[in-house]
Amino acid sequence: MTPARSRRPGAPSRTERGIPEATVARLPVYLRALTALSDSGTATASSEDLATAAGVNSAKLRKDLSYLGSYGTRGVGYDVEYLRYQIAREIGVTQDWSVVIVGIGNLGHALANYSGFGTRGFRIVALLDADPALIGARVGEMVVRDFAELDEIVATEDVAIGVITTPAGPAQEVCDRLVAAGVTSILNFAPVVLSVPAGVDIRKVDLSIELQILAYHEQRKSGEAALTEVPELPVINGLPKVDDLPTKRGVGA
Amino acid sequence: MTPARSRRPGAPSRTERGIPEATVARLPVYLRALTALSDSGTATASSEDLATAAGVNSAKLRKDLSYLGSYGTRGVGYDVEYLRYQIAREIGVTQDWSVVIVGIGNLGHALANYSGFGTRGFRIVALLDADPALIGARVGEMVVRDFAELDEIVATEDVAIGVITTPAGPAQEVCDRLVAAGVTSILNFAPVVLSVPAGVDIRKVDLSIELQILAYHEQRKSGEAALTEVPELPVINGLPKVDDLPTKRGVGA
DNA sequence: TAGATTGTTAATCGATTAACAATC
DNA sequence: TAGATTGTTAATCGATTAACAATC
Repeated sequence: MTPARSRRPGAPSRTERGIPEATVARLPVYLRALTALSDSGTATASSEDLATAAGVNSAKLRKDLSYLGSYGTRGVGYDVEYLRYQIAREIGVTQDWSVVIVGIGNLGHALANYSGFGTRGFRIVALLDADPALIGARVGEMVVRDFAELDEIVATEDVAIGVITTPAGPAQEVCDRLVAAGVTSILNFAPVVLSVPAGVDIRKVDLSIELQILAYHEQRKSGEAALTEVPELPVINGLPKVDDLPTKRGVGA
Repeated sequence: MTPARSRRPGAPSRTERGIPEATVARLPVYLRALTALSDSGTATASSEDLATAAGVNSAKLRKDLSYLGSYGTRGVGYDVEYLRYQIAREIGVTQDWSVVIVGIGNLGHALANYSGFGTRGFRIVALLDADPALIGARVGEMVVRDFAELDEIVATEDVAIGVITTPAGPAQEVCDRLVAAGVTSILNFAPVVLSVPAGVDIRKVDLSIELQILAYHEQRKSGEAALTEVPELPVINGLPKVDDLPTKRGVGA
């Protein structure tokens, strides 16, 4: 049980085979780049080629790949098919994961029809909703089922991943039911912070937050000159009513 | 032009009023938490209250807020309405931003109907597609318009933000056209790395990447015992054909 | 004043990057 | 061998966190 590769005594305290989070988040990007290279008939690629395809710099890519092992050949580069397989195995998408989608509104509908899942290691096994008007409706090749069937579906289909596409209101309740049914990874599209017990992973995709981050930078581009003219933020310690405050910044010249 | 707040000589080299990226990404989360508190009639909140609502720890929240200014009162907390306004102003969502969505498939359709945008500082001014079969179709209150009208719409509506919901294929071309029309912030849902010139901000939302990150961690949960039994990665330097490799890991006991 | 809570400091941790020895 | 490129080191940078002085 000694590690195959030597490690300094004071090396990063990652658990055996553990990989830094930032690296984990990039592995799927590398996987996609490798698939594209493979599709275009490229057999071998250097870290520079790969990095360009993935939109990162080559030092970062090599460092990331070094956590997986030594899959390249010095002086040559990486065998595209071989590296692709190794990354897919590391991520865990050489097997298929069963996924349920809960909340079949516009977004749930869109995800159900998204063809990208099937080809990338995921299989949507059920579309669930609690609305009787939706249950039984067809979406692509699937039929919307009653959320009440959750426990049974999770058990029989061995579902590990749940996707929440409900409105904010019922999201925590849905989340709790998913966890109770045995789901241990959740992708949340509802605009709310969900709490889950330890051992359950949750990731959040939030459209309006992404737009707000863009808006922050946009504001600093278009209004740069005007902004420096705006007086420093007033330090008002008497906590004024917000009604007294302007509702729009005066950015005009 | 001297800063109103003193700063150590060797302080972080952020530009005037610049805020760390990690903090910028959390401001919208705080804004939403404040809105929720406001809606529930809370007038004042401590950093602890706010941190709980936002799902972060209170030290991080206070540090984040300190980049904006001193908007709290020691011994008391933060005035919810006042802080909400200050954060909204900092992000830039006290004004409305015009947005175009390009690619009105399932996802574009879902985003067009997403009510969260209008209430959060964004106004969808056009749904665009190049498919003649879609042009003129109604989506909610809007009508899909020809992508060829992009330049005119961007100019007349002062569009700064574009959302790409096309398939991967046309995404770079759409991106280039958006940039050429004057759009300087792009939210990309297409599963492809886009290149943009300096000065254009791009953010990416990728559903299958999010699922793959979950899968990575999931694999390490369910297969933990089994995984330690799997032999160390073989270090094969002869770059074998992937056909020779197993297509599924044997994780079974 | 006593109690509460902010805003800031400083230590720690994790991520990025350039450089280069190892080696194909 | 000479040229190319990996894998790793070490420096730097940025983010997180606990602790606490400042102060309401």
